Amino acid sequence: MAQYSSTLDGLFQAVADPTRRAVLSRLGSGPASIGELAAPFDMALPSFMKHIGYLEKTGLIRTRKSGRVRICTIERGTFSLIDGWLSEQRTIWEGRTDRLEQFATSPDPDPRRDKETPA
Amino acid sequence: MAQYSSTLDGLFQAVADPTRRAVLSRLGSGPASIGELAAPFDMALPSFMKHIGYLEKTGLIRTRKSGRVRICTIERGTFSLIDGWLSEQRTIWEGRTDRLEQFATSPDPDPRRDKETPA
DNA sequence: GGAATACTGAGCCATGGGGCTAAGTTAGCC
DNA sequence: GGCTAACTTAGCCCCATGGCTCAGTATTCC
Repeated sequence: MAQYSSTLDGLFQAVADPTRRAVLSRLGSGPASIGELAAPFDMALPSFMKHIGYLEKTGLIRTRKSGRVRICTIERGTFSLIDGWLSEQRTIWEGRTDRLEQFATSPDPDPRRDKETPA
Repeated sequence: MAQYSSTLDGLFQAVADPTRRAVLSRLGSGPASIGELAAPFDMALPSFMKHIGYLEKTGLIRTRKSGRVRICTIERGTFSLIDGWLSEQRTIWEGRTDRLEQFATSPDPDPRRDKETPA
């Protein structure tokens, strides 16, 4: 369970942690090194690195090594996946379920409702 | 640790699970009973109930007992907290760090704000 | 009243997340 | 070359999460 195979799983999980959200906020105003990012936190570096690793794994940030310093930059595009999910929800609320994946490909005029698939 | 004292922590955590997202999507098109909601999932009821409990605890849904059936409804307003966070991030990107400056520089070492009443 | 339905509660278990320390490794600087 | 700074890797710990089963409780139906 919870192996984060799905993108949204990992994304929301990544963003569910206050440390990681703070890092994202910080990176929002420009790239920074691991050391700079870690400084405000009362946390051992390896612990902090796990957060960075997570953010990178989920695509919310990108990092590159420059000498002995690792620079992190935010990956804004990834945030749109969250936006996308929110929009999806609101679309459902409005009753326009046309975007749902199982309906997108089959314009079946016969709505068989023996079981309404989740998601 | 993540004991979800902070609203956003719990919200994102709640939404990070595919089962719970599916439930939210389902409830987006109207209220449903626990049984109806649980039906599509290959999961024991008590396990499923934990998800419901989580969604309710974080304010994403509301439930009420009607006879022996519990009816769940989505709480749309809570979603705006997620929207709000996204907007905050984008505001930072745009360089307008007016009131968000402190948020970006202090990692909030004591995140114990319990409930900021979902709109 | 008794059976069936629909949850609900109490526990148990395995996994993984978030923290730690200690010991590397690599790059930059005398 | 040797020292330091800046990560990195390895390994450990705790406990919340997400799943389970096995009862209970409360309604509804016959």
